[in-house]
Amino acid sequence: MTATFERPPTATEAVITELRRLLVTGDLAPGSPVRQEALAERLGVSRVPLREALKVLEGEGQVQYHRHRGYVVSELSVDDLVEVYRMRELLEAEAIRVALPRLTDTDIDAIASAAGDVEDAGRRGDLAEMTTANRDFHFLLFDAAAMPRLSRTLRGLWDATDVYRSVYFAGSDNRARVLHEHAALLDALESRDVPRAIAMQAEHRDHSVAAVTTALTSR
Amino acid sequence: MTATFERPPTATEAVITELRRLLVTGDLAPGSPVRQEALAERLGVSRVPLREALKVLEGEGQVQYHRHRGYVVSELSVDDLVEVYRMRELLEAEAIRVALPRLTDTDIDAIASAAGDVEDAGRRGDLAEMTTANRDFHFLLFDAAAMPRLSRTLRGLWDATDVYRSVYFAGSDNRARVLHEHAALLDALESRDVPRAIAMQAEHRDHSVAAVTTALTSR
DNA sequence: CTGGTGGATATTGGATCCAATCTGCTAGGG
DNA sequence: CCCTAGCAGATTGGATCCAATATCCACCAG
Repeated sequence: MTATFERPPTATEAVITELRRLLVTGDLAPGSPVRQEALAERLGVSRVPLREALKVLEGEGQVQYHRHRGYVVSELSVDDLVEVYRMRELLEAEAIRVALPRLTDTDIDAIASAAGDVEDAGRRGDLAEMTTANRDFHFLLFDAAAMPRLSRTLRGLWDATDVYRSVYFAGSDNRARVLHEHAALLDALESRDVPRAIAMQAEHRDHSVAAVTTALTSR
Repeated sequence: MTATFERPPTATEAVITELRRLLVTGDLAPGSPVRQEALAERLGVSRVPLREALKVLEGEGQVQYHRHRGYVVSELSVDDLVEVYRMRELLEAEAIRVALPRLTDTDIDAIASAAGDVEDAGRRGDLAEMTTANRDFHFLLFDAAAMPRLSRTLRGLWDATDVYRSVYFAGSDNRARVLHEHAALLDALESRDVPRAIAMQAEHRDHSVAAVTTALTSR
């Protein structure tokens, strides 16, 4: 029997995954309170695993907690956004500095393949898939630094703006630019050019922060 | 009635606080499994708030979780330590860059007062109090950057090495140096000298990383 | 009209109980 | 002697139930 079973994760883990999805789709909208009873029933679990999941998301800053008042989906202020991107700037540069010299050709192939996935998803107009493929593309690079804490922190920072980032891929001009920038970054990786790779990543990031800012201010 | 009531926190919050204490005192030793039933009873609560608290600590990397096998107190490898301090280097520099120009005289007074607390605790030989006062001293500065995510991330990084840092204050030569370095940092703050403040903080940090490394390798 | 008081209701916090899973031991076969 | 199967105990995962707290609104006094 070689079939690889999808092990049934614990309810808590399943809930965490599902809550993340509800957050990025906006099904749990920023600012809205989390009614545990209703949400637990909707997910088909009791409140216990839901509360554990919420504690995890609280740690990531995705929801905020007030004693005896429960959880509220975090809203991102412009200040928050600036802070998130500034931290990304510092930490992504470090990740690239460490990762690039360690990248094997196999790694680069995998990253190139992820770039292809982004392109395919874009062609199909599948925004959700494009978002996750885009994330895979970047984190294949970051993770190559073999700095787990750094990766985890970066994931948290990306998560914080995921809700708003989807609007970025909605614009077809943005989609085209993303593909172009991915190609440029890949090129810098292949030539093992650290400063250029950092610059490319920075440019890429700056474009998205601009889009997210407008999405945030015009509501 | 001007007395400020100590509001009874929720059991979960109380447990989080207590677990942190158990972690820094080494009462929960790195590598040891967390037996929920016994620990809950010891803390006088049921397993529910304990599990929520553990999820929080898991998010901070203080404990590790494996499905159906429970939680284990994290052990810090030398690689982890290097990573933690590299991230601190990047993020603390940023915090100081942002905070220093915003520091009011009142802020500086508060920081100076915290430095005095460290000194007092050191004179009394109260290592636990010295650790917390030292932390207050540094985070009064970091928090002045008004970047809550950055502060939170930094706290997590400090927490990760707290267990091992206590050995640092155990050496009387180290204690003397800490006081000296705090004074130098304060001086840089008063003259609003950003590069010097960053350099002082770096030097200060490097001394502690050296101590923690030896504490870690010689076990 | 304003401000405060009391109580009804909704919601969260926590304890207990049972189910699911893992671990370690024992026994049997090769 | 070693390896595997399977059972028993220990431990975690989750559901349900009750207690504690907050919120909201009606009501009353000033």
